[in-house]
Amino acid sequence: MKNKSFFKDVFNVVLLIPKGRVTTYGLIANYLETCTARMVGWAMNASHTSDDKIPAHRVVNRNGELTGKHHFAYPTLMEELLEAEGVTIINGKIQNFKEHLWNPMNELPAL
DNA sequence: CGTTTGACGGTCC
DNA sequence: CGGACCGCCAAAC
Repeated sequence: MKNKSFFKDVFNVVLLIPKGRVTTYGLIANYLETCTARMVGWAMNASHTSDDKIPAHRVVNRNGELTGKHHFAYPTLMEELLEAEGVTIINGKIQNFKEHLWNPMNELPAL
């Protein structure tokens, strides 16, 4: 294992998000429990500097809004990626959000 | 080492 | 409905 950065934990969880599912910053933060939603957002900001591809489009805020879409290559990329995975996006928000919601605390073993 | 910042969350008004 | 404010904590400057 390399240097265990705070980002690494966040990336790990994000990479574990199943295709067609989404999660929220707060859920990840709550799962890691050692960080806050802002830390997750901050980590995602570093995702583009990471060697790994982080499916950050699967991470939205607690409303299911694509708040971070402006950080992608272009603002609509996030929607396209999600819709390509079977997620319906309307007005920059995920439809049937709870049905697509993937809760790491529920799907992953306790930390 | 103090200050700013950040893709958030929740509460308040 | 949306603007304002606080908390949370690490990285960047």
